[in-house]
Amino acid sequence: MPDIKHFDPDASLETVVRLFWRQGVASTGIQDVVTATGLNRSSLYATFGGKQELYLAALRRYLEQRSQPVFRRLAEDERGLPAVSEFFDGLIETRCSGEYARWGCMVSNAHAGAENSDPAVRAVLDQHHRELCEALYAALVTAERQGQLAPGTAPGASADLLALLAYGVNLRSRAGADAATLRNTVTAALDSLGVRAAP
Amino acid sequence: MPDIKHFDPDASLETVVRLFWRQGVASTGIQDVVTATGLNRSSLYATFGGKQELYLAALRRYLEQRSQPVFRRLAEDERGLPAVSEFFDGLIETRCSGEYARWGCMVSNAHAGAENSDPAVRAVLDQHHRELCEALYAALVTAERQGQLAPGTAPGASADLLALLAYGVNLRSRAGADAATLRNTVTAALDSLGVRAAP
DNA sequence: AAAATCTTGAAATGACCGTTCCAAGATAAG
DNA sequence: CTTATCTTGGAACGGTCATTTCAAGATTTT
Repeated sequence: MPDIKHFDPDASLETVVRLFWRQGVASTGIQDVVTATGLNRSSLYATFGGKQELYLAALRRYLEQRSQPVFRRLAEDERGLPAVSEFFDGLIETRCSGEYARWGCMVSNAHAGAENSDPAVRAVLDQHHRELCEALYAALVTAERQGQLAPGTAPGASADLLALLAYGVNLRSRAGADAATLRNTVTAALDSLGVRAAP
Repeated sequence: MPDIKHFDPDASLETVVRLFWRQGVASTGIQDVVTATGLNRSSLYATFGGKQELYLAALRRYLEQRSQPVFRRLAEDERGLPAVSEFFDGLIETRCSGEYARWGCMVSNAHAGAENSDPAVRAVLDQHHRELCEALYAALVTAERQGQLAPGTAPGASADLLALLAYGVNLRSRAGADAATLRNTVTAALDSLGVRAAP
């Protein structure tokens, strides 16, 4: 007998993701959300709860829709080092040009803000980090199996290293770092993992 | 003929640094500053100007008092790779234990927030990054001169890489990353730069 | 068509935001 | 000791914050 929603919660949440991603949660007011989504306050609160719950929903959506698909592609890629290289190319491309240029990574941004004192937020950050490391690890194990790694290179430690490097890329790109510079840096990192230059 | 200040502006600014460092500028109100410093609003505004100028002064103080001394020590260290290793050990120590544990780096944090849209803030971030890269570069050139680097390792690109790694350490430590894990990751990075393991 | 129930719009809530203002207090110079 | 000038305390400013409330509107079931 009830009325139905007159909007698409999923599309609204995607709008909210972009808002929080770009501006951060502390600098984004509910009024901003109301304006950007076109919803009004009642529908917003009835659908998502308060601001913190809304942010959490947006952060989880970011992880699921933006991060995990990329991680999955990396982990399942059978090429080894080229897959890792392509992962970073795509990362830098996304961070430095197009619609999301200079937005950084929503999860990386959350690391630096006051929002990470919420245990539920912290859990998303840890999950993101774990999954990133695991995907890199899978790709490096593949690379090792194909003899692409320099002797003495441990896939586990190298995966952690590349994960931290990705956070660095995310941070610096948000402050306007040059894409070419970032690419050079990443290339140097990958070269130091791989077997020494063939002619 | 005038009255003199009844407080030490430098000590007050140091208190403000810690406030903004820990909580971020967006989550810290002027009331928080008033409470923490013991100043009242009039003195605060007369001495430092508004909130944005206060934040900028605090950020610059952080760079000068916290970052640059460490950079200088690194750049002037004549040992090469051990100097770099010690730099990261100290970084992880500061980020994970003691008074500032889990605060991250104030400059790294500023990368991720909305405050970086201010050109003056952006300039501090760029200066920080440049000086960090230069210090690492100096240490790596020293290392190269002493034959500590693996053949084919370019000091410039490696310095950029280690700088991004430092940002990664800063971010993850703020979210509670384990010090031992961070140390392992950094060790792996440095090993990949150095000449292969001697017995 | 009527009843039931959810959604929606818009106003109102009290708390807090950054900032300003001004009278009262304190200090140094004449 | 008076005068000039800055500092200080504290109240007050308009605006915005997240959240709540409630009547009016819309939709499905009976």
